[in-house]
Amino acid sequence: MADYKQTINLPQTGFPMKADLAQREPRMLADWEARDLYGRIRAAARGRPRFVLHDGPPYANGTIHIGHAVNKILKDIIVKSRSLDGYDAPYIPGWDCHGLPIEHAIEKKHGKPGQKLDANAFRAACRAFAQKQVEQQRTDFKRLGVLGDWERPYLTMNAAYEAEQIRAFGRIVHNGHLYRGAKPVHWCLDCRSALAEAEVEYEEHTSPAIDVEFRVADLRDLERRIGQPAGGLGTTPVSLVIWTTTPWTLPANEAVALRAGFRYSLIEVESAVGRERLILASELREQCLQRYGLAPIEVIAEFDGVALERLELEHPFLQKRVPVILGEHVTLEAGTGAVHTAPAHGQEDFIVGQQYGLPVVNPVGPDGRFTQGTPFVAQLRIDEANAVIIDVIANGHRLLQHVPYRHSYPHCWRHKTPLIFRATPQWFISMDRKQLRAHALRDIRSVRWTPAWGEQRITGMIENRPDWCISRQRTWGVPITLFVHRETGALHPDTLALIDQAADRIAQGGIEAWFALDPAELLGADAASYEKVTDVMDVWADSGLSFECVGAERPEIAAPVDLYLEGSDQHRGWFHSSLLMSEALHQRAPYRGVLTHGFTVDEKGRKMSKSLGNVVAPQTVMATLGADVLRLWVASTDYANEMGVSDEILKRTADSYRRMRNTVRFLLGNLHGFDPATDAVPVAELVALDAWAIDRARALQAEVTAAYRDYAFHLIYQKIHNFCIVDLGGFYLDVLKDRLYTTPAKSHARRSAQTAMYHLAEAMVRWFAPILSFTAEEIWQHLPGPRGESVQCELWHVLPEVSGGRVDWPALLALRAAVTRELEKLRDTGAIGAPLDAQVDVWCSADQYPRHAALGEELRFLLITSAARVHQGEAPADAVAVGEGVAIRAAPTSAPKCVRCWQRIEDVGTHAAHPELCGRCVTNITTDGETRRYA
RNA sequence: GGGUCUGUAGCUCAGUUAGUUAGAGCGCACCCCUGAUAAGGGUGAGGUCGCAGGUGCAACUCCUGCCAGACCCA
Repeated sequence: MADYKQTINLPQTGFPMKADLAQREPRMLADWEARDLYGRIRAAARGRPRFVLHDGPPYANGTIHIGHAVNKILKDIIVKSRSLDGYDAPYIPGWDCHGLPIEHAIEKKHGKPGQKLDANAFRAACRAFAQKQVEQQRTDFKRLGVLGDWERPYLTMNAAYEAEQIRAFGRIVHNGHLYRGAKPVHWCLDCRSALAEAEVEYEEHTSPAIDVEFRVADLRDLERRIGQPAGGLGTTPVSLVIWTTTPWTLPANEAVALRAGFRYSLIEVESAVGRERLILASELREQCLQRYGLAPIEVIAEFDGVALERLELEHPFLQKRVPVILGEHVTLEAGTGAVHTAPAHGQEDFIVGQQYGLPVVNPVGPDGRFTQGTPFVAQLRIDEANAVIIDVIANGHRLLQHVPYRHSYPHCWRHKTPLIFRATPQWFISMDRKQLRAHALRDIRSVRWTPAWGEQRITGMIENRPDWCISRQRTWGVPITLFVHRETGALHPDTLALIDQAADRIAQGGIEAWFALDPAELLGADAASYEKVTDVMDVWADSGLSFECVGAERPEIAAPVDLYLEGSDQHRGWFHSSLLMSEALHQRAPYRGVLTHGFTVDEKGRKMSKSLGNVVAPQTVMATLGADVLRLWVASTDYANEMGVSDEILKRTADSYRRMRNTVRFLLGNLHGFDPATDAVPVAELVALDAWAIDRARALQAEVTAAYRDYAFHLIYQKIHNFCIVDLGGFYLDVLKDRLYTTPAKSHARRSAQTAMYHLAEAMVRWFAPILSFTAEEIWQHLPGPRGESVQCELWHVLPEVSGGRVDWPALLALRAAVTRELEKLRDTGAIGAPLDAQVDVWCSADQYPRHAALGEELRFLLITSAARVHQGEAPADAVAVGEGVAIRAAPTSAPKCVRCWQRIEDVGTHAAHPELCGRCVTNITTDGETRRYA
């Protein structure tokens, strides 16, 4: 009996069942690096059409989190799948290296520039810090299995990049997009400097809250607007009332904002100075009058805020008139429904002011004192000015109320003192002077957005955004290399040439070269009358110009590129800044396609946060389940929405990973001893079932490759997983076992099966490769036959075209499913255990008979029963109908069991030399093997 | 508060232009096998399609509102 076991061909492979990814992956990575796998892929792909995914640079700060992993893995899947699809798909990773977070990291250690370190030493520290962050992140990115030009990434702090950025900036200036304006920023009086949003803390603060009257300048105009008869309002003064907690900003008032759609009332009251009329939001009218201690005598009129647009008002204490404007920021939550607007002292005021072309006049100096010549409050500090201004307003009888008011107010994170908004000179890229907005909107339409709603999203943002303020009063950034006339504020007439000269110096010495530059070196005698700008650029300008800066150095990935791929927040960020920069330079989009993915959330759909304790660290996943499981999770999740991760989700992912791995392992184990060059069976001679398997794989491959082209990775995962379980494990491979194990190793029957399995494996390893990159490489090493050194250098496997064949597989699969159900019933009663304990009879109508009888004797192999007989004619009463004209009966068989193939066949024992074997096995151990045509 | 989205079994996903009883795989339960064996095969139970209205002969699908969640803005 043991002798016969040795005549069985069992699977043999060195491909282990246990993946041990956490240990195996790092070794494989070291091997890839040693062999310069990325370089070899490039060499293999040379000359193919190019597919360029341009990497969005992550910020060089901190260890990578799961969101980084998602992003890089998606990019890697795309790059690798395009390579298999016949493209040359280079991937050059980048990092965003300038900016505030890095400055802050250095400040924490060394203090602000000028304290312990001078600005140059500070920048050097920033550079060193960023470099270290890049290296740390690079290690983790590589560990994910992401292939790319990791030795030559682009860093926005490379001197060549910085210089190219300056040159691009010069072209933007040349194209007329740049202008100098003013903009309110958070300003700390103690720092005497602007603060970034990240440096602002909100704390409780008590301010003087006042209600102030702005007199309507022309009552006749008001009458016309609100439908009153001419002269009907007489001469009684009418005031629009505003409420503010920053009286010191009133000298900079340029308008009063109402909201279109809100109702306003004109109310007559009797105040300390006599009869007057007030305009208040209708909804707030009662509560306001109560606050002022005034009783309404009469509501004269009610009207929409829109009626007063551009009505002129008298400033409450300055000799000037200001307009009524309309703004969406006006609310009914507090105040009067009319908002004092000082563009120099408020963000919203500034934005709405831009729309109305209001002047931005800032009378407050860097020390918080009013400038010389400001009426009433010259030289006073703003806190002192508050009291003076309130007095002036009260004396002019424009003050309705004055109370202390406690509210949340921005404070400096260092000094813990209240901040102010203060307009400062800044550099802007205009959205409209040179049609930047219009051009961007035009070109958004021809970009392929994935998912499609990305188009609406970025369109809305471009439509509504204000001009881009690109200047920052910071140390660690690419300088705005301009010279401005000290008196006129005009740019130097040779500005474009000067920018190029600055770029040349920066190409040599990095941005430090600009800060170290003595203007006389470039300007000569003009140096005395021109000021060197030391502002740096917004970091969004750095990364927004990456297509230009990287493309200049690496023409193989020059814009416009095929794809940008980032998280959905980048509609506001990199997609946005890149689009504007590209339009400003070339009047076209930098990308042909944009793909966005959602953010990672926990299994309940909530964002990841330390406080919720639901953070999944990629490093932990890689160290336990392995990078391939993490990659499989990324592929299996629909990235269009939020991407859920949790222990359970990853566990499920690891389960399906194992299943797919074992399916391939079975293929490899049964390919033992198979040399495709000499052992493959010609397509025309394949056993019908094997041809079916190849055909099924062909159909699936068409779907898989199409899904890769559509970036629909979660469908690929579903399809491949289902294929492994349903088609292979649940059917084909299960049926195949008998043939593989019991027919002679070199027989046609077994070689046919191996030929099909070989093609399945060759196809599947490539389907896996973009996603399960480590596992695919491991499979690659265990596949038979000569092969290239990495699956990543390959193209999709060409599956042979098999002739349609005469077998009606859907009908037989349905029959098989019905038989399986019947067998289960027998198993439940204890009548059988294994399916081979059973025999099956099938009765068919005349038209059903041919397709069910097509396999003849071999039907039992398909059903994995010891016998299967197909009859034409009426079914007996105890047969179970399983469809139109088909009925079956399954029953235990009492035939003796062959010790070799385990089938129960009557002829066991009839062969004198092999009394324990069936006739089929005797044939298989004494001849070239039995003949199989169908299964 | 505004913009762009999302919500189908415990989990991951399908579900055509509205048209039979809403599907798959995993997981789970139970059974079998012991020649893929820390594997493999089978059967089964799981769903008020977020909730509430509305328009249709007919709604997971279209409309409105609400709830929950994500990103971006304020």
